[in-house]
Amino acid sequence: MGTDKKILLYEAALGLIEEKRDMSNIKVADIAKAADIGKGTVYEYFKSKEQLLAESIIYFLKKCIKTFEESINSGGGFKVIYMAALKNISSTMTASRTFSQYITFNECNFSIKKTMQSLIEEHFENMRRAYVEKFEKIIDIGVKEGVLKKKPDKFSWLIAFGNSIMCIVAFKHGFEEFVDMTEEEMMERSYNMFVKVLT
Amino acid sequence: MGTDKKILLYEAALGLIEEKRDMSNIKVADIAKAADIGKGTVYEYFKSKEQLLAESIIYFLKKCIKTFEESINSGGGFKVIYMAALKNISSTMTASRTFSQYITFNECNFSIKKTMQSLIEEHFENMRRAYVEKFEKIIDIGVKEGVLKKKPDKFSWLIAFGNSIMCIVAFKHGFEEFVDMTEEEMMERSYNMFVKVLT
Amino acid sequence: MGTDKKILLYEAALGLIEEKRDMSNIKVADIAKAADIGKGTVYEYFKSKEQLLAESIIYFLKKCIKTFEESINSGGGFKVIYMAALKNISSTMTASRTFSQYITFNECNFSIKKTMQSLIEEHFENMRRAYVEKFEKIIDIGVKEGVLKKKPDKFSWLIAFGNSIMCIVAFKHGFEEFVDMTEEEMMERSYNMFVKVLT
Amino acid sequence: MGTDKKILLYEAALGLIEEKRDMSNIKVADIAKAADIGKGTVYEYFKSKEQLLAESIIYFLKKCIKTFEESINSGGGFKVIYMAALKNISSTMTASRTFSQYITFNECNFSIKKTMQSLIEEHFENMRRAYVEKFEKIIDIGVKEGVLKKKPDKFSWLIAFGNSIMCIVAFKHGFEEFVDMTEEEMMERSYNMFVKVLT
DNA sequence: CATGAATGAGACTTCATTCAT
DNA sequence: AATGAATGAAGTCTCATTCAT
Repeated sequence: MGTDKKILLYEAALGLIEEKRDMSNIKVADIAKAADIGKGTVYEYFKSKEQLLAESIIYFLKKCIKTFEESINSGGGFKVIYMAALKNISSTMTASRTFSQYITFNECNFSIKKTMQSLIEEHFENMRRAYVEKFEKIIDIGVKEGVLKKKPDKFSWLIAFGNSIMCIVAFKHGFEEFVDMTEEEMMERSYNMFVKVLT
Repeated sequence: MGTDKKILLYEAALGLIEEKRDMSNIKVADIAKAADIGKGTVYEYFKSKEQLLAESIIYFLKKCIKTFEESINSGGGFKVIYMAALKNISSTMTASRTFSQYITFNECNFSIKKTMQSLIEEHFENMRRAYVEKFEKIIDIGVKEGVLKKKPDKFSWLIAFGNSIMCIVAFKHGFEEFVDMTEEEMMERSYNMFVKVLT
Repeated sequence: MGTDKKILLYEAALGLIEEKRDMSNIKVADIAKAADIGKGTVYEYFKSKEQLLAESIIYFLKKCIKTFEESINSGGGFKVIYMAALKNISSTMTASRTFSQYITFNECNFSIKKTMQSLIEEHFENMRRAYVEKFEKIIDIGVKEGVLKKKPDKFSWLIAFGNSIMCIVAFKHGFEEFVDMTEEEMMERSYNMFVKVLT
Repeated sequence: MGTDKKILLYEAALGLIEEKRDMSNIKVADIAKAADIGKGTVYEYFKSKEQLLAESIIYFLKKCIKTFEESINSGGGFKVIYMAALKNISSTMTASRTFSQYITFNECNFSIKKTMQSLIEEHFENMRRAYVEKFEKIIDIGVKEGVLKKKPDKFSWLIAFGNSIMCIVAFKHGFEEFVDMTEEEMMERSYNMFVKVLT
C-alpha cells in the first residue's frame, strides 16, 4: 500500500542521512536502492527529492516526540521520570547525531529549498512545543513530590532542561573533559545540578 | 598578493555560507563572483572547492578565538568579563548561525570529504581547547574576587558556561518563551544562574 | 538493449577517430551525438571517456582479426589466400589509417591513461599473435603447394609479411614513387618479392 | 638570443613528447618549465602552442636527416654504409618512438590543427625525399661495388629499405619472435635479406 | 502501479592565452 | 624582453527527473 512504501522511503532516507552525516550527498538512486524500490517509483509518492527529504524529517520529528512520550509515561517518581526523559533524548541523539543539531537549533543545513524549509520549521516548532509541554508536566511532578520547593518560572526550568541536555551532548561527543566519567555518573550529576538550579 | 586573495576568497565563501545556511549549494562560480575574481583564479589558490571551503572554516575558527580573546582582555571585574565573553559568543553566533552548530557540536554537515574533515576537526578541537582555557581563566577571576566561594570542578563550570551559551542561543532564536525578555534581562538572569550553579 | 548501445557507441567513437585522426580531440558530446544518444547516456554504459575509447579500440582489434580470418578462409590456393590476406589488411588500413600505426607498432599515442593502456596492450598482443598464427598457416600452404621450397624460419616469413604490408601502406599513402602503379601491379610485385625472399 | 630560446623550447617540447608518448597532454606550462622559461615568454617566440609543437616537430625532422647524412658519410664500403644507415635509423627510432610512427607513416596523431598539419606534412615530405635520395646513393654504391648485380628499380630498393627498417622496429619493439636474437644478428640477417631481395 | 533507461542542465575543473608590471 | 597572475571558454561527469513499457 502507498503509505507503507512512503514509510519505507522515509526510513531509507533517514538511514542514509545518519550514515552520511550529510544530506547534500544523498542521491535519489541511493534512497530507492536502500528501500529496495525502483528509482522511478519514488516519484509516484513524492513530487521531488526535496519533498521526500522534508517529509522524512517530519516523520522523524514525530517519531521523536512519540518515543519521548512513551518513555516518560512508564511511571515512577520525579527522578525516575527525569532520568527516563534524559535517557530518551540521549538515545535519540545517539541514534541520530545529525538531527540532534537540527532539533536543538532549528537550523536547517540541509539542502532543502525555502518552501520545504517553512514546512519543516512549522513541524519543528510543533515538536518543540510538545517537548516543552511534557517538560512542564515533569516539573509539576517534581513540585508535587517536594523535590522542587516551589514551581520555578518557565525560563529557569527550560534552561535547566537545556543544561541537562547539553551535558548529554557533551558526554556523547566524548570531549576530553568528560572521558573519565561513566554515563551513570554524568546522569546523576546532571540530575543534581538540575535540582540545585531550580531550588 | 597571494595571501590577500586567499582571504578575499575565505570571506566570500563565509559570506555565502551565512547567506545560504547550506554549504552544499555553494558554487565555485558564486564564490568567485562574490570575491570579484575569475572562476579559474580560484584554482590558482586552492586545489579544489573542498579545500577552499575547509580552509575557509578554519579561517573562521581562528577568527572566532581571536575576537573572543580580545573581548575578554578589555579588563574589568568578573561580571564584566563574563558578560563580555557571553556578548562575544552571542555576536559570533548571530553573525554565523550556521557555524554555531558546528562550533557547539563539532559535527560537520558540510559536504566536505573525509580528508578535509579531519583537518577541520583538528582545528576545531584546538579552538575548543582555547575556549576552555579562557573559560578557566574567567572562573579563576571569579574565585579571586570571591564571587565564587571556591573553584568549582571542571565539569561544573564547563556545563555552566554551556548553559549560559544555551540561554543566548535560545534567546537569539526567538523561542516564544523568551520573547518578552530583553537581551539585558536575559544576560542578567544568565549571570545569576551561572553564579548560583557554581556556588 | 545494453550491448547494442555499447556497440553503437564503439562504432561512433571509431568513426570519429578515423575522421579526426586524433583521439585526443574527440569529445564525449561528439560521440554521443554521432551515436544519436544523450550525452549522459554514455555514462550509463561506460565509467569514463577513457573507458569508452579503450573499449572501442579493443572492439576494433577484435573486428580486425575476425574479418582477417574470414578473408583467408574463402579457400583457393596459396597465391589466392596470400592475396586475400593482403587485400584484407589493405582495406582494414584504408578504413582505419589511424589504427594502422597502432597495429603496426603497438604504440599508443592516444590519450588513454596507463591503466587503460595495459588493457589495450594485452588485447593488442592477443591480436598480433592471432595474425602471426594465421600467417604461419598461409606459409604452410605455400610449402605444401611447393611454391616455397621448404618452410622458411619464422624471422624470415614474419619480415616477408611485414614487407608486403609495408608495400601496401606505401602505396595507399600515395608516395610519389608509387603513383604510376596500379594496385594490381603493386600486389603482383609484392607477391613476387614475397616468394623470392622466402626461397 | 631569440633563436637560442626557440631551440631551448624545441628541445623541451620534444623531450616531453618522448616522455609522455602523447602530445595531447603536454601543457604550455610544462614546456616552459622544462625550458626554464616563463610561461608568458613562450608567446614571445611562438604565436601559439600549436605553432611551437609544429615547429618542434619540423626541428626534429631536420635533425633526423642531418644525423642520417652524417652517419652515412663516415665512409667505408657498401655494407658498412648500409649498416650505418640502419644504425642511425634504429637509434633515431629508439630515441623517439613516438616520432617513429610519424616518420614512417606521415600520419599525424598529434593534436595539431589542419593549418599546422600541412606545414608539417610539407616538411615531412622534404625529409622523406632526402632519405630516398640518400638511399639511392647507397644503392649506387652497392652496384658499383658489385654487391648488387645491376641497379634494381626504385620500387624494389625502396621496399627493401622499408623491409630493413621494419626488422629494426620489430626488434626494438621486442616482439616475442625476436627475443632470442642479438642486435648484431638481426642486422646481419637484415643485410643478407636486403641483398637477396635486390639480386 | 512499478520500473529503469535515457536525458540534459549544470557543476567542477583545466589550461591556452593575455597583459600589466 | 620576461614574467606569471588572472582569466573564461570548454570539457568531463553527475544526477534529479521523465516516460515508454
